[in-house]
Amino acid sequence: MKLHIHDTLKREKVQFTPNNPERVTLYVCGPTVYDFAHIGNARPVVVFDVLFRLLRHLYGESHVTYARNITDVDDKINKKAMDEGVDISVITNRYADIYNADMAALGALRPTLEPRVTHNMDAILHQIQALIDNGHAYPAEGHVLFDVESYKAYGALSNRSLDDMIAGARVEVAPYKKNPQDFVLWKPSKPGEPLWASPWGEGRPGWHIECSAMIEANLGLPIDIHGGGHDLIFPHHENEIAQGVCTQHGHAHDSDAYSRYWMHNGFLDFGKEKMSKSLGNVKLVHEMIKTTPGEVLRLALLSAHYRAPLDWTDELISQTHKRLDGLYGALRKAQDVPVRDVVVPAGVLEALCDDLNTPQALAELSALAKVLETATSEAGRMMAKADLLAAGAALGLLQGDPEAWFKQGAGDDLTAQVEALIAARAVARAEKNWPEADRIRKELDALNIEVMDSAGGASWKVKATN
RNA sequence: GGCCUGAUGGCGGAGCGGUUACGCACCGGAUUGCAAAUCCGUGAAGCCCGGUUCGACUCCGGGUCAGGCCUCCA
Repeated sequence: MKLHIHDTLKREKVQFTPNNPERVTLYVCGPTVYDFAHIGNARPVVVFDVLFRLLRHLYGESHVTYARNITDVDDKINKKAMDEGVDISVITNRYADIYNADMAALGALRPTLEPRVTHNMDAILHQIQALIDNGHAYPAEGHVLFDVESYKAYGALSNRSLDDMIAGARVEVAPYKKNPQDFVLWKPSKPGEPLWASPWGEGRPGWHIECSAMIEANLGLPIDIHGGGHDLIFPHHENEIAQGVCTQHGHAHDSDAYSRYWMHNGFLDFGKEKMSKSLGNVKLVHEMIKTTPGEVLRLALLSAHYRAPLDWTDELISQTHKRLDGLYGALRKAQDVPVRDVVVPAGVLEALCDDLNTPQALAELSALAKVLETATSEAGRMMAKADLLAAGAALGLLQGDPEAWFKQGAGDDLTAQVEALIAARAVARAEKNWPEADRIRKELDALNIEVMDSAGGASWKVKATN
């Protein structure tokens, strides 16, 4: 099965061929750890988690290296540390841990590598020096700046020319810049801010250099796929390319010398009101998973194609919850069915290999659930269940215990209470005491529990609240 | 101003030049002590105006609308 992906740089869907199938490399821009992650931050995590799973499936688990950085040097981190009167590491460790826990709740696998800026300062200094040596950067007043005019292909990713950028520049130009579009590789720290020694004075790295330096140091150039949100195309990824290409000798105009493919996910839409801190409507993953299963959020994030905008609404979440109930419902009824060979069904694999067409893959999932529901023979049920589980695994879904799925949110006390009521109701039903059976059903209903009778006895679930 | 997306049934959301997307909801039927779940089935679409074509939701042109980026941002 050939993987095809939409390459932002080429602006078309292309066949993916790794530089080295024995070592496929993927890098995704990760969080700046100074606060909780919101649901928009989670989209690239989940999308590229699906890609990570797919690549591992195609090339073998040990042949894929996925790096997602943790930015632990930043103004906002400094401010928070200052406010709390602690070292920045207190802030960054705290929010990195929360981030990883939250993303795990969304079913995202841990990346192979999670490089941090503070652990890669040597690599950053090394790359800056190489850029200066290659004539692509220059020191000025304690800064080191990248000279954009030295890189002819600058603007290729975001499809804009240097002239356009200069014409449309809205930023105040620092006097020490040769060109208004030159960007910072190294800058002096303000008093009280963390700083590192460098040949150009004490200071800290600019925003873009960390990624290209960590990629070079941790993955090696060029990497296969670089991913991130749409908004990062310019200036972040554009500048990364400039740095990553120019740090190497002999490749000065070859964009592929840095990353061979570029993938960018679209944004979540939140209706008329843009999600922002000032409006107080930021949807934090940390909060959402308290009331909504992470798997529902994951499925919702995958319900639209990753490049398309996705309207994030309560309606979407409730629809998604019901859909997941349906899938787990099929598995619940097949709990007695043993599973042996688990192979990702062709339809799902085809969908994912077509530029991660998750809506199509999800449609396949629904079809497989129906096959499982309608299969009559034991062999048929076994195969259907295996298919559904394998398809789910490819998407990072349906790996939980179906029984537990429907009892989420029910503590031990409630569970015991429910079991007792159901036992009492079973007695009433055996005696055909329908008024009593219905009375107990109502009692359970008041507890937000739904009972489902079947030949083999009653099962129950916590009713969805969203 | 520059660059770039998108506009599909009640809602979410894909593929496709001519045949059912799929999910959620709705309606009819089966099943059920009641109900849920499930199954069977029906209904429901392609922003506007041109063009290409035997035929367009799908291709081309124009328009309208919405959104994103150009500054920290998934």
